[in-house]
Amino acid sequence: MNYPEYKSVSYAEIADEILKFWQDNDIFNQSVEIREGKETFTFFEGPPSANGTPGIHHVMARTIKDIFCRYKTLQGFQVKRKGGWDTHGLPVELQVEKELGITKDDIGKKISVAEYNKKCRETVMRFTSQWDELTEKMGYWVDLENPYITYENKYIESVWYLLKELYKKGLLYKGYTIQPYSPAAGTGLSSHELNQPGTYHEVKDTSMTAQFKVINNEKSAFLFEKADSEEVFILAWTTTPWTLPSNAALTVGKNIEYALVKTFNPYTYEAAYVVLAKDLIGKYFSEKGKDGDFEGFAASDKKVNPWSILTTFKGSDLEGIDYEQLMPYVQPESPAFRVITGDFVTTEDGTGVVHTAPTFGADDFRVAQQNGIPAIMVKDETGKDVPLVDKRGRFVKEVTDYASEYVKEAYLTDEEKEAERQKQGRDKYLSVDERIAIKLKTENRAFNVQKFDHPYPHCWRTDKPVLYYPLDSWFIKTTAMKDRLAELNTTINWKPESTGTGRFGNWLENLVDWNLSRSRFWGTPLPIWRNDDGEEICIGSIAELEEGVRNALDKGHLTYDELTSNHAFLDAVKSETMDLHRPFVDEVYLVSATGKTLYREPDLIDVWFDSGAMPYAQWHYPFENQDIFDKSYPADFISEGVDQTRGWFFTLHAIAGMLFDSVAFKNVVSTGLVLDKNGNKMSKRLGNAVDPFETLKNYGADPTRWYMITNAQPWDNLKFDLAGITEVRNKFFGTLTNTYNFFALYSNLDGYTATGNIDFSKTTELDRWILSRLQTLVKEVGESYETYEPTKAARAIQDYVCDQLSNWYVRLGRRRFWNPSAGEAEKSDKQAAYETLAYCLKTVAQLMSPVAPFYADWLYKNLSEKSDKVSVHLSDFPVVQESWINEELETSMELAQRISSMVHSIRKSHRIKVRQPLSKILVPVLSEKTREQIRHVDELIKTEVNIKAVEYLDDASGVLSKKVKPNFKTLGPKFGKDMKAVAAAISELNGDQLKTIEAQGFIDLPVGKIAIEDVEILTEDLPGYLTAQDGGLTVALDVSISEELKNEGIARDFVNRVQNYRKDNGFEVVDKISIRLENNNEELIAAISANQAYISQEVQAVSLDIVDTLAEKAEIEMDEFVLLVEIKVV
RNA sequence: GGGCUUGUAGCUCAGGUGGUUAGAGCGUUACACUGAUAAUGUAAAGGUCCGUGGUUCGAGUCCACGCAGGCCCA
Repeated sequence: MNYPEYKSVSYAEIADEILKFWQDNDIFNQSVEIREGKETFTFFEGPPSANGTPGIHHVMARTIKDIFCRYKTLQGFQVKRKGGWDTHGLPVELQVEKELGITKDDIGKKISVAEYNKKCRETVMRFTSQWDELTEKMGYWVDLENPYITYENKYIESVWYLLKELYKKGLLYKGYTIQPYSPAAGTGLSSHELNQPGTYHEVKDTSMTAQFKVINNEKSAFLFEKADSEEVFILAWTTTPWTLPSNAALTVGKNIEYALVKTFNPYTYEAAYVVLAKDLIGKYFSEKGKDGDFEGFAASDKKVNPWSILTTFKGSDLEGIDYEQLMPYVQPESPAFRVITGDFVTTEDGTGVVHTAPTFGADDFRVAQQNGIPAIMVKDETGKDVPLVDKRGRFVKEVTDYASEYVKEAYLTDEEKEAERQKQGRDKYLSVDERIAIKLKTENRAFNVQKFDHPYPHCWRTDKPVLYYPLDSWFIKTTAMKDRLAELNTTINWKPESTGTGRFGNWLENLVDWNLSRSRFWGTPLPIWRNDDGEEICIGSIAELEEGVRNALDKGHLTYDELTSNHAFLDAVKSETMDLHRPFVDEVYLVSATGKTLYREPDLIDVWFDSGAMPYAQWHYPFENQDIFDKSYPADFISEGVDQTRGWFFTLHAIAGMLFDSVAFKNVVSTGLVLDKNGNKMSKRLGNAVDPFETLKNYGADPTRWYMITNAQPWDNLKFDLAGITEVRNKFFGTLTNTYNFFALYSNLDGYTATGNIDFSKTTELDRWILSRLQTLVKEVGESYETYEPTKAARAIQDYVCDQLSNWYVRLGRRRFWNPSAGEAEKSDKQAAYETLAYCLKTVAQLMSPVAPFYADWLYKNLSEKSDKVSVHLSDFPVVQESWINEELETSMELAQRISSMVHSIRKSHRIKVRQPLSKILVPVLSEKTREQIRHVDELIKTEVNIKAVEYLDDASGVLSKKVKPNFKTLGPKFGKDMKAVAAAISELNGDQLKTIEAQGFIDLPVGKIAIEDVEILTEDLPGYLTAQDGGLTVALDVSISEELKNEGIARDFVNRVQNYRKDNGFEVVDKISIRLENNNEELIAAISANQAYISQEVQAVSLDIVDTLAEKAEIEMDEFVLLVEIKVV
């Protein structure tokens, strides 16, 4: 026995077995090593955080990565894939805090920073063994032995190097961002701290809608024309009137519809022309006042404010309009007070116009920056720009009316409030907001003032309201390189394209500077040392730091503690126990050129910079491995979830573009989400998360991977349904395994071993066809992998295996395979069949191996001869044999398949079973070509549908009646509007006119000249026959059954019953039998006798005797009669 | 609210550049086949191609506006 046969297979067991084989033989490393010196194909692994356990979506993401790395390896590239771990960041800190039961406040008090970070370091790698297990079990090939780990000193050193390079280019700077800030606690708050339960309190604030006076110029002329007034106002709503002195712009929504409304100011009763979002008019005006009596209002009790819409327009029409500063305490340094557009504007509340104060709102800051609007700032004592509110929450002196007053009432103690009340000379203390409202009301600049209840965030330490406030931050000036980054992006091949041009492209266009600062503990420290005079040093390597320390020891004026701590650092470097994390780097003190002490800026950097730095840091570039780096940069291919667009994809791109003027990756596949079978997001909480380990164990890695790839395009969301894996397993893997088993069974019976060489002189049409189809498949699959379309590749393979190879080639060729009494001619035919099938199966194994690596290897190894590679993954991807492709033959076979299907269909509808032979089918052919194409395969058709002959009917036969249909595709351009008339004229053509077209290639009709290609000529039903039609092809079946045919049908029925009997009674395939038949039905016995030779051969009978009576008899049920037989093995 | 994306049979999905009769697999039902057999074949039922307008001789396909789901922002 040459080929292993399998009674039943478990795909999970196959995976285990092959995994062991890979491990024992080091196949992964071999697959890389045998390509040593070949062109490299570089893949970057996006590092997962080992902080959590892997989910089923990781199987999906990693399958995609694996497919292309394996494919490229087969193609001859050397594909190194270094694994990696993302280890820094907030989730790790939170995990640790949860486990220790502490809060951020406790760090440095209950627990030292050193201890805290030590705990983080331990926690983050906790689940690595689970990840490694998943990696192995799912068949993902990635180097787990030498992964990069972002917390290692070498990694951090590379990150520092990159930061220093940015610094040298002037792309790293200190600025500010608008962050939640607690004036009471004097500290910034992270968005995470703000999302703690209980931070949002319901508060009652003074909200007001202010009137911003439009300046009449070219841009705004359309408003003034409609208003026919000197004054037009834009209305903007705010719940923080104290930010109005800092207003610098008004933001509208580009696509929001606005209206110019004529009305009166409700406080001053002055006529007013105001602009606001059309949808929000109802919030400010009552339906009663619509198009009301303007004259009457001026004179009346002023109860119902009349209003009418003068005109409407889009927000984009307002863009660029200038307005007068509302509260001119402080003047900006460059032009401001302009209408701009922003995507955050809504018509939920307010007026659809956002009062924009760049110093006190994150959106405001961003949109102002994008539009070149300056922030309203003043200089402090040291000459530094500061906002109009100081760090304790009080107005600066330049805001004269409210100088030194707290902007929020909640910041005042009761005593302070009382003192203020007396100063104000009122019964009750009025907040800054309230007094601003009053002031603007009297100035005819307030359109609406009211108390407003809304949730507002509070500091969890002090329970006082937070402010959104400008805080120091370090930035990478990505905006300086925006155009170049966008340009480089156009050279990247994005799958799908829209993610690159749309989501990523738009993001680049609206880029703001990358805020690098994080006020945390566990992360890569910012390598900048600085003092209050603005002197600073950026460190780019450990050596530099060491040198800086020595320099500080020599020349600085350090305190005793500082000196001690610097010495400690040097000792740590020497003993290789140094750690570049906090608190150790914080305890390093440098000196400036002027001899002053420099302290490390306390910030950590955004963890995204860590992962974006992996192309360099994974190799400890530029300190080591320069040669490896050169060969493996940029990446040829990366893949992650589409949610990484603004994460990893961006950070990779930004660092590469800014420092290396290069892309970081040439091809990128962004994958969709894995949802549950109902399309809901998987979550552990809801209990609909699928366990990847269970799935792999129950279904096997290969069916799971195959299902994921064939079911949906990688970038579409996948509705993950276990039933789908079952389907794939039965349909595709089942069919393929069956086909292999069929091959193995008969080759073994025959003692046949495939040689791998196909002798084309011995092949049949069927062989050449399946080989041609195979080459077409190789071409298609290769092209699909090449263009990062794994779904197309896998679906094509599946179609080939199920429909072509199994259901057509094997089914039709079955009889060729095992024929124990074969003569010379049959033997060579048999050989051709074995070789062909083996070749197809082995090629399929290669084609599918990137997607189903275990099964493909199993199949390949089952079929392998000694000369083959030990693993499919060490083989070379098949090269298309163009000369084997025979399109004519493929077309012929398609006709055979269609004709067979049609005959089956006729038999079916007339209840004539396939075992009953029929005399002929008639196929009308209108061209010699079609006739030839069918003739090539008519033997196959005859066998497949059990008929004796295929006859062709052409014009000469005179029995064909033809039908004509218009060909709209060619007629369209010629006739256009007259199409209906032309179509009608064509369908009314008579037989003679058809002949004319066929003879001369065209015909002149009243509607115009119709060429032969403008019509489709079809044949109609043949009278007197049973016919079927399908897309222009007609088949007629002669259903008359002669005595001889009937007998043959009976004989075949009998064969069938005997075969069943053999099988039911457990006879071996090779057993010979003897048959004795009781002579009890004249008709049946006559039929059987007449086909005795045929029957004997089919059922392997050495004798078939008719006897009068049988002693031991078995019953064989024929259609309408029971035969009595005795069948014995001889 | 914005950007991107998806919407076709009960379910999962195909449907270059517009061409009149919209397909496949699974599922359902019926029948057949039976030395590949826990396989296979044939057929039937099953569609507002998300909706509304528009362009066109002709729209699942192009355009506009919506609706619903998803992702990322806000």
